[in-house]
Amino acid sequence: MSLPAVAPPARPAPNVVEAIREALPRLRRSERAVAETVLADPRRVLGETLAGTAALAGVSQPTVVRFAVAVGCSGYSDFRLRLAHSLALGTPATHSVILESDGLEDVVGKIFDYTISSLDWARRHLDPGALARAVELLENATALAFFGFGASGIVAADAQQKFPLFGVPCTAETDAHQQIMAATMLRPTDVAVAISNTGRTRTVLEATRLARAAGAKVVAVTGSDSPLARAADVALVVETLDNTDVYTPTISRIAALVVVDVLSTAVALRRDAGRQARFRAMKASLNDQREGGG
Amino acid sequence: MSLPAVAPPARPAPNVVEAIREALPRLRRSERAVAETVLADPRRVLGETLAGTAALAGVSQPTVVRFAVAVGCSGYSDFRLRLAHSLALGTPATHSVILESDGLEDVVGKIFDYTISSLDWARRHLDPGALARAVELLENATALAFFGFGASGIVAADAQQKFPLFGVPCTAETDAHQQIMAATMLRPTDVAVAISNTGRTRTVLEATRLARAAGAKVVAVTGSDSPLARAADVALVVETLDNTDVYTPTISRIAALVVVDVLSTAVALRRDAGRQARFRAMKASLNDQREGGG
DNA sequence: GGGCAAATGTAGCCTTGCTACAAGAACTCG
DNA sequence: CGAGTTCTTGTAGCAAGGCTACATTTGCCC
Repeated sequence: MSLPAVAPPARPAPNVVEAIREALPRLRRSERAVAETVLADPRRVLGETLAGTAALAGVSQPTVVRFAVAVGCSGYSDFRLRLAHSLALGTPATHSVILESDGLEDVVGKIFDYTISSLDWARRHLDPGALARAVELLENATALAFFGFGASGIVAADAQQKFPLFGVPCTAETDAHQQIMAATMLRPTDVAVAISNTGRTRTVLEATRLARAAGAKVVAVTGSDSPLARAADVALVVETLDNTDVYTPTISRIAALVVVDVLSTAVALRRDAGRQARFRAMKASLNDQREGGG
Repeated sequence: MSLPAVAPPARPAPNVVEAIREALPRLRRSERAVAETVLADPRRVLGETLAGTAALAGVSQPTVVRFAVAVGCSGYSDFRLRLAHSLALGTPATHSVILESDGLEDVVGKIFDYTISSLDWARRHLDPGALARAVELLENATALAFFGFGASGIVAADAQQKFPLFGVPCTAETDAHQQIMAATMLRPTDVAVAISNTGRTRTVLEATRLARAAGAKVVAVTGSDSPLARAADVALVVETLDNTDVYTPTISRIAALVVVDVLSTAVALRRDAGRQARFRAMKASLNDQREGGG
């Protein structure tokens, strides 16, 4: 007699903290009190029972339940479970601001938390359609050129090293002049990958235009719906959490690296599948050359 | 009247799945049945109630409770919470093996899961003492030299770009001859950072010895207790999950990047406010290189 | 083979989360 | 400006779920 309850959604488990923030304006006053209690110290709430949370927020128990339902959970138990899930993916960004007074342990914790939660965010905000189109382009390319400056240049260099997976010659240009020259020289069957977190780096934009003028396709890897995203054939928007803190490392490059991992792996899988198909076809052809029966 | 229950440990929340695996041999027979049920499909169990899990494993409810206690939880509720936490950090590696038959969505999910869980693993296996010693060395350095090949070369190049945070001149050598030359030329007040996941790259090892012979200190960033770790003054062992799958991207470089983030941020925090001002000015100058919004 | 200890299941208690209902606040419309 | 209505919030009781004391069974050792 174990009805599967409301099994938590398999993959796109929405971050409950995010959901609370988003739902905040449309909540009733006392429900908002609960929301603020949770946001103020999620970890504390996680250890509390329904009655405890109610006391903490200064409201009645049913109000807490109503709050849980309002933010998309099926009840308080489900809420707690999802909260645990969300907290595991790093404390929300606002808590990860690095302070002058932080010890080394704090820095380690905050940076890892921040990186992990940003990766989770990036994953959930990736457009599967765009990704599929990008893989499609890369798979059919005769050569790949990666463009990027600074941190994005690192991503470009890393992508270039993955040429065994991409299966075609790869170059990475991290110099302005080289980018312009390489973009101009692209063949129509080549694909350029323009990497820029801001999506406003002038030279990368220019290289994108030149590449398209040369007839090549361009995949953009960028942090927001930017000029670069609009200038490319396919835009992979790799959203990361806001980065207002001076000390906070540039998470964008890590998310971009992981996206490149996804692209290279997906392309390799497809190529292998293709190769296997061709291999099977070849074997079949070979069999036709032989006389029947073992 | 809300006794804080057994509040889940603040930071070093041990992965419960890992804990189960580790505890498996010393469990009683029926408890082991529960363990195997959980390991077989953790997500399923997460949705189940105590009675449900007991039924699933074919044992009584108290046995499930005893199992939970045996793996370090305070009860079934706590167990569920921790399981949610662990599952959020990515399905255990064994489930992340990428198959030929995987669709794009699967590849995205598996690579992100794998990356996130590996980062979590790396964080929990970092030696805080070694990290502190590394920060100490870097903080007092007059110049930094990063050495690495291949994927580790990417990490070195990334680290070099963080010189504004490190506050001293930084170089990154990814060429064998350059590494040897640079290592030989180091001053005793300089610090070298040798990066190698295997910890057995010959040239990096040689550069480490030369650097130390020149009187410089060497910090090693490596994936295991390797020759490089032993040859250096401080060894930062960045453990990542086993990587047996051909398709699985090299997670080690991402973990190493995050460790470099930690190092650079920790060093920057220790430095004076004057440098911060210059750092902000630099960021402002960078913005001038970008095209206006919209 | 008998006794002892460890292991597992049974039964009941108590906490906890959920829901029907009622009281109160706020807003609206005459 | 007041009465009606709706929306919001708290009270009380219920059902379920997790926990524990105890009894039974299994396995081991002498």
